[in-house]
Amino acid sequence: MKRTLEQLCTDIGLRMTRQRRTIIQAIENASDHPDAWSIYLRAGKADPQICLSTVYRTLRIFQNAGILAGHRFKDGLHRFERDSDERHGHLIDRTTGKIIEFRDREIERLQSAIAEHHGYRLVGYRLELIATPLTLKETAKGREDRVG
Amino acid sequence: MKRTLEQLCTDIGLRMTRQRRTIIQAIENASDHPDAWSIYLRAGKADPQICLSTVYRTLRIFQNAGILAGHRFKDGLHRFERDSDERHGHLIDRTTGKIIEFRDREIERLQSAIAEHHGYRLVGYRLELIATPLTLKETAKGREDRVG
DNA sequence: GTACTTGCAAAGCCTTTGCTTTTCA
DNA sequence: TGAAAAGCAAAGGCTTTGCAAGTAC
Repeated sequence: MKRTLEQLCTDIGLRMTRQRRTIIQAIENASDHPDAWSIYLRAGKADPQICLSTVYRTLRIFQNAGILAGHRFKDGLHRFERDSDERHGHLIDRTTGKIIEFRDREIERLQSAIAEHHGYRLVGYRLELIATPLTLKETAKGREDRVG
Repeated sequence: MKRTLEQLCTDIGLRMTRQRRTIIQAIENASDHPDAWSIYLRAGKADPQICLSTVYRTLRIFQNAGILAGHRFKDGLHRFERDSDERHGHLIDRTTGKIIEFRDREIERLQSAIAEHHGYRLVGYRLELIATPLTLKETAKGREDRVG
């Protein structure tokens, strides 16, 4: 069964403090990709004492330990999410900023092939699809492959 | 025939100053994805007077105008490149940081399909493959792939 | 001539760090 | 109790901005 963040932490010898538990809670409860400030705010509800630099430090430690994955979308903020293996893409709604996660094996297969073609072995990827909602008309018309 | 950056600028009513010409030169000559500081250094060789904030301002204006494409790789810096249509991926050598551009229609086709599956129309994408060089053994094992 | 641009310096924003105090194991 | 972590404030790195002076059109 899947290990909790807390388990992963102690696994690698990190001390489990009140603050870390709070931060972990905030992350496990998140369904989005929060940045340090959001996590600070969310954690602050459970523990108003918590300090922003603790949040930053903790996130960085988790990221270096491979427990958390860090992203940078266009806004430039460090954003975090639970899965540390970079094995999914993000579909970004350009009109609202909403982010949908997806995974597609076929794309991953092609990616590996491309990397190999260039003499590399794929170890991770970042895929962001920037998209706008389909209009009713487009939806009705059905698929017409295009980029742009 | 393809328009030069300078033409694109005047097209949209931007004044063509010495500094802008210098910055444009630096960008057109670049084969990589320079950040503001690199562009400042390169432009500085042609015009030592040029000011970093002018570089920043100019890049931002160009980006907003859709003349330049901005990226954020893991280092978090704003990086720029000429093509403003986001129609290619970046293969990133994790060991050296080297960036190789590529384009693959099949992946793009899949991307469109995924977007549509979620009710969206793809308007652009960002694809970064993080990879490590193949070892000799792996290369031999693999098929007749050439190293690009 | 006038509106747009630059240079400069200062401020801003996000993030990291030094140091002392606190806490965990 | 010793080492790791937190809190706080200050510094750091990259980027933006206000304003006076300069320049393209």
